[in-house]
Amino acid sequence: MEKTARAGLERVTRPRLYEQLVEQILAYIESAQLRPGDLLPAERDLAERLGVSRATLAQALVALEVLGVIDVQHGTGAVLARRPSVASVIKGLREHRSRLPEIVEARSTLEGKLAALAAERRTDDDLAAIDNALEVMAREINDGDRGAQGDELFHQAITAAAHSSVLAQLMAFIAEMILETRMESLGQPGRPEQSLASHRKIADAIRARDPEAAAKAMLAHIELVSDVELLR
Amino acid sequence: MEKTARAGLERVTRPRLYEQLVEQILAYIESAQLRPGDLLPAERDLAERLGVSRATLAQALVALEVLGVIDVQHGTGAVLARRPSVASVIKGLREHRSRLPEIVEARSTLEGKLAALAAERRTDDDLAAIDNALEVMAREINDGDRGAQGDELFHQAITAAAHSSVLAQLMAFIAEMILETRMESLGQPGRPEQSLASHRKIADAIRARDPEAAAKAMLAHIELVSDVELLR
DNA sequence: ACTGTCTAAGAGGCTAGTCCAGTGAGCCAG
DNA sequence: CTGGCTCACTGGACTAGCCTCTTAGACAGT
Repeated sequence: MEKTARAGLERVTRPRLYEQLVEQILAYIESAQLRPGDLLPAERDLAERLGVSRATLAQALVALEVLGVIDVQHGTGAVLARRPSVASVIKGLREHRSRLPEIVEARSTLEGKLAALAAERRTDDDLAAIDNALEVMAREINDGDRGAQGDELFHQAITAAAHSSVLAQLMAFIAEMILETRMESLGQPGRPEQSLASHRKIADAIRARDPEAAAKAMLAHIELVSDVELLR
Repeated sequence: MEKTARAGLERVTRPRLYEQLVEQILAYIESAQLRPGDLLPAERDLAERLGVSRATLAQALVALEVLGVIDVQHGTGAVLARRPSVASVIKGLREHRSRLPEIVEARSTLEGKLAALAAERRTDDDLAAIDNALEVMAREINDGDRGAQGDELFHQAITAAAHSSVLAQLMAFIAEMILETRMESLGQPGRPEQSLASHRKIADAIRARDPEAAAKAMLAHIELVSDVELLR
């Protein structure tokens, strides 16, 4: 989960102390071989060791709590959640982000299913939103633009049409990583037009309420959009 | 994402001010019709309006940042992330958690893919971990237990064997929701044995490096484990 | 008119100190 | 042995203050 500017210039990343603390605590957990149920050092203690104030440490602990790594209990301390696996996973992700193949893998898994569900469950309103996204993208391309906004709109419309909030949440989770690849893909010459054409295929399958065709079209689309990235 | 005791007695939920603040701010964003890129009120201002200190509000903002709802910029303020959809999704999830069908849907999507990948990519070590999980579960059942620990181990082993950190992270994301269903499912008479048998089928397919069979066996397994829940 | 520099207001970042509120171990009286 | 008390320890929250960063506007210099 990064929070940087999307397009063009990135705002220089301003360091946030609590983020560093999260990393350090994660590293500490690993190095100290702490297991689920174990307690972290007391706040006052930890704050002093890390050289920060309690208030700042508290922010880091909130972050870790939201991430599901720990469970802070009043009067007892911060206990490691039973699934410390996330800790290592998160850590791994931070290090080699941009694991394009894995992102594509996750994306095609989710979006293939979403497309199939959308074909089954879409309402007329959903379909209208999808068609609208197609129009926006067509207009953008006509204006010499890359059609990134229409592209994003389209995928959001599909996600909404699937009517599955859990899957939608998972998509939101990897949406940022996808965005980064999207910009590059649409930068390829001729790519926006191809992308739009495959969007149309997906939309048609959803319009016809054909789940298999929709999933297949979506997978083909993602493959198309992703292959250039793999050159890197 | 709740953080309560799993089995038996729940520790009385201790209120955390920052959690309430997150809810309130989410509600505020919705009611004020804020759009991506808009700024939240200044910290000092917001803190006063909500009747809390800046330090506490800062914790809530960290939580919202980790959740991907806002992006706090030094000197500027807290700007809404471009994908405020997550805000509503998260809110929706909190309200009607226990949307079992949707959880099952997401789970089968992810685990089906994970099983197929595991069949392709598993190392001998991965296989050993899977077999070990089977043994643990068999032993638990033999001792009259429900085999919940072995069950969890098994699914973790499969996830690890797929060697896809992004998908693994997504699984971790919905792991808690799954846990709640798992306990109930294994409580059904005769269910642990059935579950173990279908685990063996999955393991065999992965051993044989047969992705399709693995995915199919996993989907069948999840269906088996989930159908009783739907009675509710 | 344009352009670069300076400045001040206002934003968040972080700290230190203080007090409040649960938790749990140990002691002691019944 | 049990129940209740106490106390040390843990997190929860607030306050006051100072730092850094951002931005807009004034004010030059070109």
